[in-house]
Amino acid sequence: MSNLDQIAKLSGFSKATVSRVLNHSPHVSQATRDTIMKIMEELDYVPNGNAISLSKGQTEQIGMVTEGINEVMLPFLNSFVETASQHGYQTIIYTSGGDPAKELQAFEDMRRKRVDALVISTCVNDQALLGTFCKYGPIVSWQRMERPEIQSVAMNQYDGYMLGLEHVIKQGYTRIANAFGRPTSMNTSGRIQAYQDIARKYALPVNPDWSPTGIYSIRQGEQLVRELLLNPGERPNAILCANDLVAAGVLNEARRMGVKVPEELAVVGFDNTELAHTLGITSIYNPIAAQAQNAFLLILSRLKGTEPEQQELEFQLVKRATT
Amino acid sequence: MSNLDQIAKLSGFSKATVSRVLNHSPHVSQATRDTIMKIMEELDYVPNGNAISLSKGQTEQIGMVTEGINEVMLPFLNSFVETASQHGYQTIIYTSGGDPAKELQAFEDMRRKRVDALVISTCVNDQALLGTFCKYGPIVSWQRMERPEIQSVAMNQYDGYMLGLEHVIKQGYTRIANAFGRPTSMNTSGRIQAYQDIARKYALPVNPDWSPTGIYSIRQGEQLVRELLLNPGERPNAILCANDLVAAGVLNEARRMGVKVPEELAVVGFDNTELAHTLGITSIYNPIAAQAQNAFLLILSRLKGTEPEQQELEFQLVKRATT
DNA sequence: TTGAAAGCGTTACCAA
DNA sequence: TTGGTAACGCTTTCAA
Repeated sequence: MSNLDQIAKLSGFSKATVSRVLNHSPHVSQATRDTIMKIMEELDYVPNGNAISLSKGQTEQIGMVTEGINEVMLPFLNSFVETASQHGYQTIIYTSGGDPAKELQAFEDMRRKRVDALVISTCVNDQALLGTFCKYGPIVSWQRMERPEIQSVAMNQYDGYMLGLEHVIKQGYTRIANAFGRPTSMNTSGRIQAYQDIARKYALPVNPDWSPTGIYSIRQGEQLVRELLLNPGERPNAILCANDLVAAGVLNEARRMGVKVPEELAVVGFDNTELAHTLGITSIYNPIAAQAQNAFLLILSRLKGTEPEQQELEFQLVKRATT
Repeated sequence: MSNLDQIAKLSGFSKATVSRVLNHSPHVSQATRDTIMKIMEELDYVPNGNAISLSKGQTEQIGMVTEGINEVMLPFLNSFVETASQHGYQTIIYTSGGDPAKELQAFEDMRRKRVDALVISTCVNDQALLGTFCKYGPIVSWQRMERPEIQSVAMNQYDGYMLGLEHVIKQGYTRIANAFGRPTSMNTSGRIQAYQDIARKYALPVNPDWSPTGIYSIRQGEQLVRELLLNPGERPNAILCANDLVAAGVLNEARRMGVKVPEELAVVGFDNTELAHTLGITSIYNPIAAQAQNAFLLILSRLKGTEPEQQELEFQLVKRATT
C-alpha cells in the first residue's frame, strides 16, 4: 500500500503539496497537480481514512443509538443513512438491547472521537447523564426530550393522536381504549394528555384498564385484545395503538376471536407503515423519513456551525377498513 | 481533553508504560498500574479511537453493504450488529439504493482502512470486480456467490424451496406458480432448479407465465396476483413467494378479489417473519439470525487468523392457514 | 506556488 | 519492569 510520503518522493514535491492536491486546494499549479495525480493513479493510491480522522479530529461518522431495530424505525434509519451518506457521513449502529451500560458505550465512543455526533431514538439511561455528553458533540433525539440540552426532531404527538381520537369519535365510537408505548417517554405523555383532554371534552367513559402502557409489539397487541374483550364488564369499541405493529396484533386477534372490525371494534394504528397498508388498518401518517432528514441536518449544522434548515412537518390521518 | 502524553508526564512514567496499563500488559508492576490508573481517573482520560486505529492499522469496524434495509434483512442486521458488538466490533451501514458507484464506496472504504471487513447482502456491482477487493480484507456474503474468493453463509435454497414445494403437492395443489426474487442471484437459481426438478418428478403443468422473477415487495405481490388470476386460460392454485412480504401482498389481493385461500389458492411465504405469523401465512423458516452470526464469526476468524466455528443450520416449514 | 517541520495520540520495537 | 523513540499517514502553520 502506497502512502502520501511515497507520492511526494516520487513526484519530487513535498507532502504538503501532495496533500493540497488531495484536498483540492486552489494553491497548486495545474502542471504540479497533473504530475502528482498521474503518480497517484499509477500507484493506485488511496488515502488512509484513520490518518485523516486523527489529523482532522473528525471521523465523519455518526452513531445511531437505539434499543433494537424494528419495523417502525426502519424508515427513520433508512432515511438517516441515506441523507448522511449524501453529505459524506457514515452511520454506525449502536443497539443496546435495553442494557444501559451497552447504551453508554455509544456515548463513550463520542468522547473517544470515534463518532462526531449521535442520533438517539429510545434511550434507557438517565437523561441527565446522557446530557453530560453534549459537550463532546451534537446529540439529536428522535423522541421528545425533557432535557433542553439534547435537541429533538420529534413532532408534537398530542396533535397526531388527537387526529385519531377525533376521527373515531366522529365515526360514533365512544368507549375508547389506548395501547400506549413507553410509559416514561414524552411522546406517550403527549398522547395521554390528548386522550384526557378529549375524554373530558366529549365526556367519554374512562376506564383505567383501557389505557395500558408499554405496548409495542404484535404479540403484546394480541395479548391486549384478549384482556380487553374477555374481561367482565363493559368492552371498549375502539382501540388506538402505539404503532402499526400493535394494531396488526390487535386486528388479528380480534378477528380470530370472531369480533367484527370495524362494526364492533375500531382499530387505529400509528406511523402508517407498509403493514398498515397491507392489512388495511386506519393509521396516522407520521413523516418519519422527513424527521430523520431533519435530524441529520440539525447535526450537520451544529458540526459546521451553520444555521439549521429544517422542514415543517405534520401528521395526517389515513382512513382504511378498520374504522 | 487529556491524552496519553499528559498522563505519562504527570505520573512520572513513560508513554510506553501508560500504554501498557491501557492494554492490560502483564509487564507492569501493580504499584505503577495503580498510580497511573488513579491519574487517568482524575483527568477523566479516554483514549482516542482514531489514534489507536491508525497505530494498529485496524478500526474494529465492519461495513454492511446492502441495497436498502427492509423487513426481511432486519433479523440479519440485528443479529450481526449484536454479535459484532459482543466481540468489540461496530457495524457501519452502507446502502447503495441500487447505485453501483455508491456501493463501490463501501469497498473503497475497506482499502482506506475505515472498515476491517465487509458483509454484503444484495450487490449490484459485477462480482468479479468486487472480488478484487478481497486482498484488502475479508468479505463475506449473505447470498450465495459465484466467485469462490468471496465466502458465503448462504444456505442451500434448493432444499428450503423443496420443502415448500413438497408441502403444497402433498396438500393436493398441482398448478404451482412461483414469485422468484432477483433473477441473477444464485439463491433464485437454486429455487428455480428445485421447481424444475419437482415439476418433472410429479409431471406438473408448467406455464412460463407462472414463474416471474424480480418480485420482492408487497405491491409487486399484489400486482402479480392480478395478472395471474385475471389472465385468460388456466389459473394456478398455489403461489410460492420469494419472501413473506410478497406472500402478504398476494394473500391480501387474492382475498380482495374474492378468491378463497386456501381452498382455491395456496400461498407460501419465505423467511417466516413476524408478518407471516401475524397474517397466518404458511412460510419456510430460514434461520437468518444464525446466518448473520456465522457471517460475523467467519469474518472474525479471518481477521484473527483462527479456525472459524460455524453452526449447522437448516430450513423448516411452518404450516399456517394459507395452505 | 511550494516546502519544512510540527503536530494528531497511539502502539511497538529495542534497549536497559 | 521500564524508557526512548520510531513508526502510523495525514493536515496545517509558518516561511520562503
